[in-house]
Amino acid sequence: MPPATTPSSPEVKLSRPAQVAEEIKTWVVSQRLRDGDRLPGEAELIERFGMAKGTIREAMRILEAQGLIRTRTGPGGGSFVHEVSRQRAKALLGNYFYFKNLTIDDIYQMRVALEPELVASLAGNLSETVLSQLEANIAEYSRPARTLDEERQQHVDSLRFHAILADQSGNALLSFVIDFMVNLLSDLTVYRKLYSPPNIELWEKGRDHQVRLVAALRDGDADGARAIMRDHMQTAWTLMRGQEAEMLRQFIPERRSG
Amino acid sequence: MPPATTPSSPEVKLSRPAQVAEEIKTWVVSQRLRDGDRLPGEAELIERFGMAKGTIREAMRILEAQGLIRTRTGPGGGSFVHEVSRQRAKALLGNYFYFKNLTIDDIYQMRVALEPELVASLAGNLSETVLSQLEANIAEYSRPARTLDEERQQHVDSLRFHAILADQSGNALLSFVIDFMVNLLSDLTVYRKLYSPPNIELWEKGRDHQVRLVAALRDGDADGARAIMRDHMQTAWTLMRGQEAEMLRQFIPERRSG
DNA sequence: ATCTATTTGTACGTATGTATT
DNA sequence: AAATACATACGTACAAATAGA
Repeated sequence: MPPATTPSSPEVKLSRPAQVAEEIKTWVVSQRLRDGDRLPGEAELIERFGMAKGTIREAMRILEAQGLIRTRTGPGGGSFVHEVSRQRAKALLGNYFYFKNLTIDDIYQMRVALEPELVASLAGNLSETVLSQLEANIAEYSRPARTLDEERQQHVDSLRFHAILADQSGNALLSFVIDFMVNLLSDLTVYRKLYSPPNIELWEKGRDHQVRLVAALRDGDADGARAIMRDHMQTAWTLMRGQEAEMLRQFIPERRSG
Repeated sequence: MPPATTPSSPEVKLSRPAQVAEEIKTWVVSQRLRDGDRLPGEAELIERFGMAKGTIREAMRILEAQGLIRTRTGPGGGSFVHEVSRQRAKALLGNYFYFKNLTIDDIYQMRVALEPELVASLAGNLSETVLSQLEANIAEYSRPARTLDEERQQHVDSLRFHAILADQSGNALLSFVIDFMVNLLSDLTVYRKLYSPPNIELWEKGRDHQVRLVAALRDGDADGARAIMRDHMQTAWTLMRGQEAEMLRQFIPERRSG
């Protein structure tokens, strides 16, 4: 399950359970084990590695934390190889960026480069099911919000539009990165309260983009879709940047007290 | 340390140590603990959570596996908050894509969209140190390789050129994604033996691109740098695609036996 | 529905390693 | 060099969960 991720050597010194976890990983790969396959039970691992129960268990927890195995109790239970879920992968990567203080600009520099390409490659390849799903999604935020909570929800929904598109790409890498960015923005939106459009005009323009985008996708107009998305990203960027500035005017940024 | 990564609710049911790990995470965040800060010792955690040593230890291993803490023995030892390293993040994300069977096309669709933007934003902002580092890197593969092993090394080195560039971006997201793709390609190169250029002409053209790119970066010519990188990516794409086809002609793909 | 076998999960007590003072 | 403070490892006993008879 681990692709022998390049040089895992410079990683200083691993704890014993971590070593065991690595050994199990390579063993699993060497055995060509696949998604649902069962690993040896605790007892057998204890014997095979000549180590104590606790140590083995800690090793299994490491693999579990990485999303590589699932464990069940009972007869026929044990640990099973598990394909790392997208959800898990996003969470793990999120931990990395938690320390990085990403800005709106960072995220949008990426989005403006990627999303237009995404929709260009999608044009004409979407099922009617998905297309109407997109339209249904747009409908969610077509009426003005009544409450602040509804407003927040609408903002998150309008981001979901992009997650739906990302999900349709046959390119797992592109798909993941876009989906991840949508998550980042959702978190930012909720956490930093970046909703309540300061510029209604831009917000409505963004919605219009989405409507026109779906039309272009349905028509198989790749260049049109790309152009619309490019515009859309620019609009959203401006909108969010306005938000960020607005925030700074309202609150003194809460830095660490000590 | 965890940004309360959106809804972690749909994740079915967590094992007890995983629950504890989550609780500790949120506690750490609520306490505003930073990079080197010390967590409570084993004994104290055992008391605070009213759980056995093993359970606590497994929880710590989970956090360690995610790269969020480091543990040291000895007096003054214990567990400490640790900023997730880029290396670790790449490895964890690599596990996700291990199951996904990425193609050369998938990766290059991304690279062609991102790397030109990267160099455009870098033009004129690189120190002379970095610029000569880039030139030194190019020198590594400017002489024809003598052995097959040298050839492989040159291929990996030529990828490192991009990692150096990625490292210079102030955009942590862009930087990470490009670096990650470089890793993917390095792994692919080594694992699938995608070196030994089938097309010397293209290989040399790629090297020429890099030389001209450094010049443009030094001159602060953003548009020029972008254009060169775009060309470069197209060239590399073609080169690698040729490689992939060559591979398939030589080996029957080894699928799982049964 | 109950029992039984299987397999992981929890609990503790003890001993060993390791780094700081 | 010795004492100290901490994590690490081991082994056993028992508890909980689940599948199947």
